[in-house]
Amino acid sequence: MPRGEARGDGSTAPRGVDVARLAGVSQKTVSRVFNAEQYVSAEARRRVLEAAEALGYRMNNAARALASGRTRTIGVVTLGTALYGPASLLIGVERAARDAGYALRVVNTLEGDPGGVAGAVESLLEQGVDGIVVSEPIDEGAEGALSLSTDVPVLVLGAPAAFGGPRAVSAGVGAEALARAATEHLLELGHVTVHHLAGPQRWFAARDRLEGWRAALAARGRQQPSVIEGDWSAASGYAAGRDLASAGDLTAVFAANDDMAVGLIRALADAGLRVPADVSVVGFDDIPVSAYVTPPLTTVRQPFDSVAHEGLRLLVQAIEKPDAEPAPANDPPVELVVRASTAPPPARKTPARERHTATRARGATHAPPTEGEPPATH
Amino acid sequence: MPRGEARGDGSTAPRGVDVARLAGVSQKTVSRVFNAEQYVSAEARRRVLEAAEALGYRMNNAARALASGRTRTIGVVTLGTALYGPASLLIGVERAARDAGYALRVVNTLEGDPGGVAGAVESLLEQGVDGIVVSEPIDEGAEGALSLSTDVPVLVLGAPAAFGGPRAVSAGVGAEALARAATEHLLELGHVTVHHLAGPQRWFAARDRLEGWRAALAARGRQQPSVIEGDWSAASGYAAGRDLASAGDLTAVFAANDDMAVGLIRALADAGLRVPADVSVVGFDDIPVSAYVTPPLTTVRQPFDSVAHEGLRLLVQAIEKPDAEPAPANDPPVELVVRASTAPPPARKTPARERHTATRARGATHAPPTEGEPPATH
DNA sequence: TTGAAAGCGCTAACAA
DNA sequence: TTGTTAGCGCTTTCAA
Repeated sequence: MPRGEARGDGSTAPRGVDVARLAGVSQKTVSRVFNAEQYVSAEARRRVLEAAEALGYRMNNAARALASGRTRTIGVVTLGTALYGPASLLIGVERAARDAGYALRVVNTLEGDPGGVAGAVESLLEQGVDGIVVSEPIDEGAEGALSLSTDVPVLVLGAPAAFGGPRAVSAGVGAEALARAATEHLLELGHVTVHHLAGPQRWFAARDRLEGWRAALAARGRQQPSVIEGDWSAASGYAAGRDLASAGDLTAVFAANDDMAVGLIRALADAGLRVPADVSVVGFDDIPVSAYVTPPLTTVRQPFDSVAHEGLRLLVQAIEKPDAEPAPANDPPVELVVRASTAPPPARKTPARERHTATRARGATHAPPTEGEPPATH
Repeated sequence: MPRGEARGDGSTAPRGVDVARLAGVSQKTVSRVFNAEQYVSAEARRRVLEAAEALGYRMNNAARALASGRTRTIGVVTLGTALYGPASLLIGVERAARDAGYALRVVNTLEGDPGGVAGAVESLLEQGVDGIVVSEPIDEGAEGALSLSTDVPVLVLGAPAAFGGPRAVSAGVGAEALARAATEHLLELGHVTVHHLAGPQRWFAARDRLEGWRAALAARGRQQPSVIEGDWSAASGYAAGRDLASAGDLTAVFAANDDMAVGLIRALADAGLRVPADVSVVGFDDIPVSAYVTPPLTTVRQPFDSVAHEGLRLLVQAIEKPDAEPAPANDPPVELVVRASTAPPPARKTPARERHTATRARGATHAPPTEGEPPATH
């Protein structure tokens, strides 16, 4: 296709030389101006910018990429799901990439797609990217590991760096610490132990939360009830709640995400158990509605934004200064949001009714209650 | 930077000529094979593919784009928010683009960013895209309209095509029809009128829902209560619920999204009003938890996937066959999900208590109750 | 069915 | 501080 035909108006998109001619300089000087290189006189710069403006010049990125070998683009592999976590992380990555001067290419993997991540990475490599972000990957077994030669730096978000190949870097939301904080909150309220409604264990994110829960119980020498595994959905939380309701010793549950927590709470209510009077529940994510469900959900908030920025800093460093020592990642903040779904356990053998007005335990924990929320009724 | 240095192993990425040499053909034949052009002998094709495999050849997209003037990439402008609607639409667009053989570049606009959409479009144009999708834009007034010469076809999702410039095409989720169905559902249950908790009116999506609500009331000659405007958040729904609770004649509310509906229901409960015994509430979106909140939320489901595919079909046609008449868009399906937050209005002046066990009205509407959900208690 | 030659619009390396 | 000269790895055009 001849130059500029895509414009559809028969004319031709202006090129660097067109600007140069109008400005009375060489094409290279135009290039210098648009790359903000030094050694351009103020006068030349002014004339170039003026000419470019007059012509409506826009640099051709394909030509730039071909000549320079760099695309100034980062590719993202993410899961094709509207789940709050992955969606929020993608937004953080976009912003961080733009702040760092990179554009974004996005490829979704479909869960259950065999070799999905590897295929997605391959397609990004073909499209041309300077670096790749693998966001919240799922462990697909041996094939999942990116043993393929990646050619470009890889950042793994929410999974071990090893997942991204030998030279990958990684950053995480600190899910284990968050899960530990959530569990400790329940223990501090006086619960003897805490049950765990886990996410699907093929997800690294789910495993980290399980580990944090384990660690919190182990640190206090508490017994670890058997784990129920859900699939992140409220429906699976509901099913789990049905099972748990029949466990006689149930007083506290840590759910691996808020959706499951909501389903769980509903199942408990349907079984005649009150939250938090009979059973306390902590979620994970702080989804937008969590402050307004019944009861308002105590949960843990993931630092998506800081993790995305931190991760991209590492990735960009790996791209631009491959030989520099990768700066160690900082531990992300732990933010527990205490609302009304947690309370001290009911007194032993006391009929539930008598504890209906039990005082909420507040303020004993890591973060103040969120502002602007409704009064915690019930 | 010399060829292949990005590999870091000192070697050079193989090019088409390298493959050609090994296969004993010309570089042009390699190009033909990888573009699936005709007029390549089976024998030549086999040898080329073999050589490419042996060398680990991957075509250079920048070179292809430079030579052909086409990038095989579509740019998406979307809102940097994890709101369920926009996030779901983005996923649909990614899948549809890939199905059509296009890669995706993504740029987020930040709400309140002046000229955000225009700036995002400009940046996509610089990056090089064959077409642009503007997803769920916000009306930013005169500056918002993409009067700029876009050079490439534009698809506007969820707003009038005019928003995208003179030659833009558009597709929508049929929000007006969905809102009308939601409102009609309430009227059919016997409510005299329906209040509306609207989304921010700078969003086209919010306006469409308002219009649908208006149309449903107007069609039956019902009075239109004054509209309350929220900001999509559950907090704003809660605030609206507080106000509405004091309106004496309140029996039904249509909320412009599920988050607000959840906040609204909570405020009503805090004010001593029961849902659905005293007040019925319909939401919009069918977010993942909506079947498990208390009470399970009657809502409306947006056909993100079919709209994304339909829209991309139009966009790709505009890219590849600019002269063809754009096929008219089909009306997307209307899917009302009836759960337990809607019921007939309470009998006049009857104390609420007496209606506590009112039978749910089911099956009178447009879609069967969703499968796999919990029994509708309360 | 295949190949040779001429760019695509830019950057890199070097010279002035 | 500026310009010149070669490519970058493909597609296009035309000839064989």
